Amino acid sequence: MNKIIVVTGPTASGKTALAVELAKIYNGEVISADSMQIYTDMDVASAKPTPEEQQGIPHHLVGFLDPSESFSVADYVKLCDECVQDIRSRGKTAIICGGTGLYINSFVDNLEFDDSKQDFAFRDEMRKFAEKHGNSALLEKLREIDPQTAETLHENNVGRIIRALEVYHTTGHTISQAKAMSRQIPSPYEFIMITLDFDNRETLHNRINRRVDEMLKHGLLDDARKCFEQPNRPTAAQAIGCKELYPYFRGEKSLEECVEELKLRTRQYAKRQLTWFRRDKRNLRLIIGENDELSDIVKKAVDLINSSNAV
RNA sequence: GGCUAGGUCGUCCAACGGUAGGGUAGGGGAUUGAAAAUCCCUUAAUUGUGGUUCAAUUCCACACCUUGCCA
Repeated sequence: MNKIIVVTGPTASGKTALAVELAKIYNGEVISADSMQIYTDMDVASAKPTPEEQQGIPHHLVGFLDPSESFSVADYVKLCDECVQDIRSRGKTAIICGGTGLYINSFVDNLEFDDSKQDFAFRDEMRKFAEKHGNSALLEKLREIDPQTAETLHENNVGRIIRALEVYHTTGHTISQAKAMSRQIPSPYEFIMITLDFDNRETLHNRINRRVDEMLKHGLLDDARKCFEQPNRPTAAQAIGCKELYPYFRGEKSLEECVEELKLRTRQYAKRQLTWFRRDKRNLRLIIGENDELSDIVKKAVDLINSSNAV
């Protein structure tokens, strides 16, 4: 397969199983596109593919980074490209599989991130400014230098506003300019992008609820407790499946309450993922029916790939 | 059965007798260096039947349902 196959979908939609089947069919290897599976811990919480699930198919960008490290899209795009080149140099098909839309789109669109550094002191300064003068004053600050971006941001979205100001502060050009510059060279690769979705939302919700229960049986609490006891995790602290259980460890809430919260947060995350994937019209939707087996889904995926290649 | 306090969006809680409002869930959207994060928008309700009144979620009566206490 000359093209790169991309498998996306909301959490618990069965991406991993599909990617492995496609790897068998197309002589492929899997590259994970997941902001949490990159870390060396949280095996259960991040639903890392187990050796049994991997079925001998090589998986890349899984479990290679210490949770005390921070990570960014720019890092991902770079590492993913290295993996793709490696896989293709060996004559195999690259299959990107994951639910982190930002990572996937940044790679597919070949976004170029220059080496503008982060300035944490500046961020603090801006945050204090916003606390003192209000969010709208902060947004006005941005409007003066980059009205285009200011127009797209709500004043409560302080994090984004500060980032936009930070880019200007550290590089001298606005984030609008940076965005335009980042898109100058299209990707050298061709992609077939498949997005998993369900015929109705309830099917997905049921799968999520069931999967959380499964995770609990497979040691989710141990994962979460390790996170709880190791507070220094810049990116990894956000993982769903860990932070929701902290109130239980602190004795503030019952386990049942925390598990319900965890399921809720997972459902909401899945909804956000669907919104992200819907936006990109290149995504070919693969609708999973309530009674579809893995073999049915694989067949639908192969059909999508064939019809896409025929065009 | 008696007493008691209630019945308002799916759920939790508001509304001097005068436009039924908010939290949360659900739905939709945004997304360029922390993205499993962050932010925005939004659907949706007065238990029923009478009565008082220009006007009833609000006052009165009855019915039904629920809390708690007593039997």
